[in-house]
Amino acid sequence: MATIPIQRLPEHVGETVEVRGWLTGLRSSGKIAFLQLRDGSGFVQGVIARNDVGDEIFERARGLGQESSVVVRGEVREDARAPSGVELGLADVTLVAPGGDYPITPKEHGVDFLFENRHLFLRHRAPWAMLRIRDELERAVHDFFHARDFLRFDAPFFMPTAVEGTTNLFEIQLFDESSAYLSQSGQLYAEAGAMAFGKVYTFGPAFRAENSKTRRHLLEFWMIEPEVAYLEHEGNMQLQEDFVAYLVGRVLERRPRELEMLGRDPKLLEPTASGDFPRISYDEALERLAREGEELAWGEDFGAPHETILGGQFDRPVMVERWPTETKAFYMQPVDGDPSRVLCDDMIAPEGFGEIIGGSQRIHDLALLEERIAEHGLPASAFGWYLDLRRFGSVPHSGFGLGLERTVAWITGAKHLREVVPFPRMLTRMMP
RNA sequence: UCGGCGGUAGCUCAGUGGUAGAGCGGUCGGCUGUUAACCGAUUGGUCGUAGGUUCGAAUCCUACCCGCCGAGCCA
Repeated sequence: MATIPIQRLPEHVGETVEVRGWLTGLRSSGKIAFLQLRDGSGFVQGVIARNDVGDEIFERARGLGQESSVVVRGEVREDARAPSGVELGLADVTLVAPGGDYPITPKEHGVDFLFENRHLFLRHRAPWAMLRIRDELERAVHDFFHARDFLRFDAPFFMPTAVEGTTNLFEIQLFDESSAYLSQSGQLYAEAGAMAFGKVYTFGPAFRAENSKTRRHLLEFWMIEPEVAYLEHEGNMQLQEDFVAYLVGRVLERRPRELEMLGRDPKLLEPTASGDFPRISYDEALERLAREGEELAWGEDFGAPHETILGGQFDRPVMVERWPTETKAFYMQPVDGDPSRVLCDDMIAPEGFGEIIGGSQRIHDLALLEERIAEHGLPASAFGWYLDLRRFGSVPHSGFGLGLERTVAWITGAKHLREVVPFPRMLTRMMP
């Protein structure tokens, strides 16, 4: 008898099959029992009747505890009452191992309890659906860039110095008593990659030692950082739009069931998939905020509430471009004829997760870059190799970084970034 | 780091100075279409930790620990 993944049961209606999985719940009466089953690929209900299987099998099934591992045999039946359209008419149930005193009961639980038991909570529907969407997005990232002839380029995790200042870096002790930092961005290395391969992207973890406890922050998250030689600011923004539209389209196309399990309305995501993102300047953003009663002086950076207001004004991500030079990192290219602004943009997602992308055209002039490094008080010695990129055949180039978790959280409708990482690392959680 | 809120049964919570409670879960029994099923019984406690006030503290005071939400910063 064939073992069939639950996900594929609708293709086997009328057949008797074997399913290997776990029991997530059980309801029974004296003569009939309903077994909620999962196998990792999906969820299905099994029905077992005393009159069909006899007392021994029926009592064995009815005595199973939550999260018992089981192998069941039964006929796949179409049933309009079942959420997936099919159920299993069970003929036999075999216990592999008992579920024990499984802690996550089918009732409400607090956040701390659930994440204390994250290794078990992963089995449940909401984490299952969110992490499948995360997986879909990770695959979509690679598909998008490979279809455009980008090279995947792996940046190092240990860094000799900071990209944008040292305050938020984790310092690591090395063998010889010297130290290194955990990477907060692969960008500088991606720039070297772009000069070697033309178009590259990194996809790796980033570490930020920020003392912040909000739903938008993790100590460890994943970032995708494309970097393209000869690409300028406008092309960079177009690449960002194409990228995010593609990611959202992929989830709408391939994971509608998971969105539904999460109660996420796909209609809210459809405008994003069609592209055509609004682009506003920093100056226009200030005016929009002022109209909402949030007066900011020119040169001030936005806070989370400001991003929420701007994001809420559009049905798809909005790109805010050309920020004041002093609010941004040292490597950004000034606007032609206006050194007070740089060629950069932040992409703000709708519905409150704020910035999902930060991107810019990079300075390609050696003298200007040296000047900026000095102005920011960065150690010039550590940037020798980075300056070499401007010494030997420098070209205009641009790139951006997309935060994977914020993107997944926005698309899935998660309340907190910890929901979309298997084992989140936060100020208040390192275990499990 | 700062501000607000919280910590009582395995879980979610009620209890604001006078005998430690409920629902859920677990266990036992009943029920042939349940959807976080239902009905009955039963099980279950270092009230975050330490100290103090009081005849008496889960309750009031002090310190500390832990968590949640937010700010700043950022993706």
